[in-house]
Amino acid sequence: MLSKKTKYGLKALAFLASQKNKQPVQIAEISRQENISQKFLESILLSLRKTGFLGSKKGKGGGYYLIKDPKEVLMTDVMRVLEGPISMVPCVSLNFYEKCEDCPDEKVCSVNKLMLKVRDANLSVYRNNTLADLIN
Amino acid sequence: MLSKKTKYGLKALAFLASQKNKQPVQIAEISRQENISQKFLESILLSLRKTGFLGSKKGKGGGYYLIKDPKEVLMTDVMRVLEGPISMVPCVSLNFYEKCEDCPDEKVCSVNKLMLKVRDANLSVYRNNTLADLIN
DNA sequence: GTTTACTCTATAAAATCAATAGGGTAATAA
DNA sequence: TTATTACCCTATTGATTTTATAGAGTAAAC
Repeated sequence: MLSKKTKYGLKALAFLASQKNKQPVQIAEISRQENISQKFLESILLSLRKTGFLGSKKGKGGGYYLIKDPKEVLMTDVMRVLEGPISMVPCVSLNFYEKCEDCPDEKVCSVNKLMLKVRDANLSVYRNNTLADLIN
Repeated sequence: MLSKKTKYGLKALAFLASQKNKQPVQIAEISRQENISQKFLESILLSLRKTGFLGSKKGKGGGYYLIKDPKEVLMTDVMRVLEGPISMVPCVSLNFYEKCEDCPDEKVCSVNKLMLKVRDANLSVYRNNTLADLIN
């Protein structure tokens, strides 16, 4: 299941990407438009700023804005920041690899084998979609 | 992330599928061979029996065994029983559909749009893999 | 008829994660 | 300088997952 954090983060990014001008948008407005708890959204936007997707401006007329062109924002990067690993098990993860403690040899592990295919399928979707593809 | 229940269930199924003869295998043996807590495994095997994947035999020489040929066991069915919905959001689920309460129109929802592609990618993996593909 | 092993229910603790709420600080523009 | 708004920190609630344990029952094999 997709976490609400990811869901809200995607919606917020898509909302910012669909803005005509590049003016900052206030948290409160995104929260209103997208039906997201303002406080929760606040922490999500903060993490998107810290990871280089968003810029922010304080004070009156401030808010959040996209730093890059939506066409340049790959879903792989967004998903890894919001949701974490794309793999369903750490032993097939590219960016978050970890050995399974209960598995003697992952080369002959049935779970590993299946999840490798799942990971590749998901990766190919995320690699072939950008933020621009999310907005119509 | 894949739950341990699913992971253990897959390993147990694969273990049973890799048995040369069709003799029942005791819970205790699967538990030992695959490093799974016996009681936890017991409940998983029970649910796999109730959903028609496994048969069981009581008494001495009893245990669990596969009902179908591994080639006939689709991963879509296994995953839905063990892990639940394949979709990451209910609004794109084929078997567990539910409307999002926070989303006015899913036809223009960016999350819906992306997750539909993810679902299709995952489905195509699960549909094209059987239990037989997990072993060796 | 005794043993073996599955069946079923219930409980509960520990851990982790999701989601929200509240309060205060710092920067910016007018 | 004042209002606005992002920034930051902490705490709490609730749900879910995972694991462990216990006990009593049932069916089959030998």
